Amino acid sequence: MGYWLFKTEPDTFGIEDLKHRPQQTEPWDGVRNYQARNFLRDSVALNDKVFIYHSSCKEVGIAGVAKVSRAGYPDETQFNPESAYYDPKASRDNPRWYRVDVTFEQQFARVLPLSTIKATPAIHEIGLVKKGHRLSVMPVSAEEWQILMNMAQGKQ
DNA sequence: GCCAACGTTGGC
DNA sequence: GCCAACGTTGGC
Repeated sequence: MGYWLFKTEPDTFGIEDLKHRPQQTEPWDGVRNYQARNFLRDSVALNDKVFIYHSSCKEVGIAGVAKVSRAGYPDETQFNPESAYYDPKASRDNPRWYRVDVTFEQQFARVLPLSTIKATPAIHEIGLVKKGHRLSVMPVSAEEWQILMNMAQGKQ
């Protein structure tokens, strides 16, 4: 099974919003970065686990967990001229952007802060802390996943 | 709001 | 293909 971290701005869409969606499920769309797109299209698989990370907000950090309920398929918003994510260079024959569906699994009692993650030596290799920290979709190793889950659930 | 660290664009 | 200019991200 694969592990991932997806970034989102909770003022727009956060773990609370996901929890209250019908079926607690939502397409993860609007990703417009090629490296992140490649992950969504090629690597993120059904039933993979996803950390939901809140950025650009009061409590920056990992807010909870979702799972992938549908693997990569074309992001509908690229075809919609009304959408903020519209891409005139994309076509249905040749889609440029992809999305997956995610389903809510759990919200942590407290957001696991970025500052705590940064202060954890075992986690120094994670993309959040290293180069590429601007990626909105990034892989997490099984070890990192376990460490972060334990920290988030207070089982240090 | 600042600004560093990227990513993208476009002229050549 | 280079690289300067520009745009975006995201922590603080």
